Amino acid sequence: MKIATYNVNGVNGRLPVLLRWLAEEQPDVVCLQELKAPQEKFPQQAIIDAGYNAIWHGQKSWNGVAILARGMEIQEVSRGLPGDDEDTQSRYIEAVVNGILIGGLYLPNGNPAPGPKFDYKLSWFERLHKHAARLVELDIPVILTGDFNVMPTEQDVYKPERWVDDALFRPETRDAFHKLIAQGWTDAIRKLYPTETIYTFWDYFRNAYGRDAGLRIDHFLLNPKIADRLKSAGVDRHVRGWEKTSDHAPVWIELAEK
DNA sequence: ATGGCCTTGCATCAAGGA
Repeated sequence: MKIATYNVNGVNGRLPVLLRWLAEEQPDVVCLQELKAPQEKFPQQAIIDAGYNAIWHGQKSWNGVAILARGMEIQEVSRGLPGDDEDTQSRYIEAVVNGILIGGLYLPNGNPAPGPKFDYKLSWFERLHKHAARLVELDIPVILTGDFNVMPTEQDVYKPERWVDDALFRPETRDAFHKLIAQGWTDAIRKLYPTETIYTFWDYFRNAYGRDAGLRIDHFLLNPKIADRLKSAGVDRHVRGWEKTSDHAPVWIELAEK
């Protein structure tokens, strides 16, 4: 079973790229982030025609998350991260697919830092900690995946010294990520590739992809009930080289059947 | 150190992104 996460940076503008990638790689489950489309503008028919069921949490202009599943039922559990009724940003969706509880998330960017946007990022992280603490202990397989907007270590940044004051790499942000992992989650990519340089995002600026000036900010966290089923993982980085592509590449893991 | 680019939207620039 192959599960992927992909920050598409606009699901409608990116539809040809998304459909081509789905057809070529045929992931079983896909978590999408940055739909940048209101609920009624999600390209549902095109996704169905591609062979996928879908649930999504849209929002005009910004954010937006979805879960796709190929030929499998998606049982939605919740949308929106608990803990703040005032938070109207569409950044979390949770569902059960094939016996696995999947939380798809788009963590706030947080720049500029310090400031209110960074405060929002850290408070969102705190809410995620509370929710994830329950999920990690569940007696069923749980996967938290998406765009975390965090480079966990210096290994995950092409030029770490340039990013120390950035909201994606500040000590508070890295601490928050490591506290999350310490609950008992496995960072799937790092588990399989402990020393390799692996990026999932390349800026549109300065030929970042051509120079491989990337960041690793899209992650898969596995709870103990599923960590042993991790077979392989990777980044479809060639997709980042396509025309009209997202600044993120799709990331995936493959799980053994029970 | 700076700027570079791309997306969406009551648009022809602004805001957000990372």
